[in-house]
Amino acid sequence: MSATATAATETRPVVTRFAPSPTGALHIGGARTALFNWLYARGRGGKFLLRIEDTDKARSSEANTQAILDGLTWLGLDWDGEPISQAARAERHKEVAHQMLADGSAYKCFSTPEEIEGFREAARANKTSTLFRSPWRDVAKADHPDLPYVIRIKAPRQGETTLHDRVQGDVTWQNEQLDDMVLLRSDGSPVYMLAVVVDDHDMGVTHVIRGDDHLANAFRQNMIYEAMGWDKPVLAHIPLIFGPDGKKLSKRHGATGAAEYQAMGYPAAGMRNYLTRLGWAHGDAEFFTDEQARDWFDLDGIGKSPARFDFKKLENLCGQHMAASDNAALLHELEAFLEATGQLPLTDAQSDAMSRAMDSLKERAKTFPDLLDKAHFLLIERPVVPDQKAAKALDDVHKGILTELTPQLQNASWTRDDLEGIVAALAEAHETKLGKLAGPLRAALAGRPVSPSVFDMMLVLGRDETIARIKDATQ
RNA sequence: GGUCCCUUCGUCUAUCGGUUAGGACGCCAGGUUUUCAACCUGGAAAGAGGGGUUCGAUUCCCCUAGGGACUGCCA
Repeated sequence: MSATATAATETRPVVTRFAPSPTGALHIGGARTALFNWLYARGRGGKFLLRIEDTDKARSSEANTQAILDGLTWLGLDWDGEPISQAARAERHKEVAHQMLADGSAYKCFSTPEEIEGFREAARANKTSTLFRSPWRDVAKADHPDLPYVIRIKAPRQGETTLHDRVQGDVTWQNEQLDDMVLLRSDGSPVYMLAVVVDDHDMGVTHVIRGDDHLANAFRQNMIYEAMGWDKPVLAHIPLIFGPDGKKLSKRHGATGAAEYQAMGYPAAGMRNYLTRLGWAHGDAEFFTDEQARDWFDLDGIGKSPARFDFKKLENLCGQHMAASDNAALLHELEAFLEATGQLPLTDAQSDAMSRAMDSLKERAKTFPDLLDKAHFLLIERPVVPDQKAAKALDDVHKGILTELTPQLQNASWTRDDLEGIVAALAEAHETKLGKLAGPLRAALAGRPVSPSVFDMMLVLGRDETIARIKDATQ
């Protein structure tokens, strides 16, 4: 049996999907899978669909579903149409199972869970295959007992199956390794393996891009496509993301959820760039826009080995994206960050000062908390209370010098050149350097030893506020 | 245990038989500088090991080692 994507699925308009199960938050690995699907569809004028795999009622929750949707929204990944609930489609899944039963590609199995578990235990003890071979596979209907049963697929037992995967290449399985997996449980409910195939088919999915933990499942799902005679989607199993230590990304690495990255204040554009680049490459391209990503993204560029998450590179890319962002857009994103993390919103005055300062602020920040920290000088109000190090810079000698500055500032034209000239001249008059004066001035204006350029601050603060802060500090 | 997948600088990766094995992050050194950051210049840094195939292998094949996934009436 050879199973390559059917020609029809190769030429139809692209339809991809992201199918998370709402048993937890949006994992960063899931976010990247969603991103790849989104990029692939959006770059080709196709559709990107969402399907919530909520058939495990005990572990699924509405809150998790919402959290996943929120995470995708934050990342800027928009989907087409309404998210589809897999649980709501149970009747359709059953219908397919019964059709397979009717045409002989599936059968009723009356073995009890206890019997099966007993078999598996024995198999493990004997180190033989744990693949369960149901004794009911070829029993005639007339000999069926009146007992609960599951519906199992009749897997081929000879030959081999080769699947062509756009990332993994050709992968071949011996059919004897395939098990007669359950399609419908004894309570009549459909199993995930069936639901996925039926839904993907009904939704018209042309490309299945998912984690490579599903690679083995692809062979099992392939049996259903074969039995139903359906067109097969193009397959692309992408490697998982590891933590910095090369182990599967887990809680002990810190942040695993997309929401945690949002809370840490990474800009979504930087996040998208980093995640896209993690496990995918387009020549030497490192920093790119969404538009470029959509143009360039292709399945061929995806690597086969798992990639480790590197916070340093994430930060670097985020810094570049912040610097490249439109000022107004960045301010909006900052306000959204404040709201999402439950912080006080900016006042009108702060927001106004922020937008005037944005050019210099955004060159220096990697995250939103970073941006806020650089903007500290304009978010505070008089009187500015200098911290310990700033206070040290404001000794009596320098206070005296700064006192001479205020009358000159009164008449300054308040351009950067003019201000720089005035301070430089003052320094010269006292036989010192600009650098020696910048410290105390910085302390007076920002109350900290670290801040943006003193001239940038003066420009943003304006004449009155600047002079007032210097007077406050020199009294 | 069985089946399948993976393996280039510390990290992300380029290379699609012939390169001084390239780029980026990080790191180190120097420069610029009003602090921090940014920026500029330079540097160290890689084909897991072993066999083949070939005139020639990082590239193709096999073995070993190491990592990972799957192996449910979970998804």
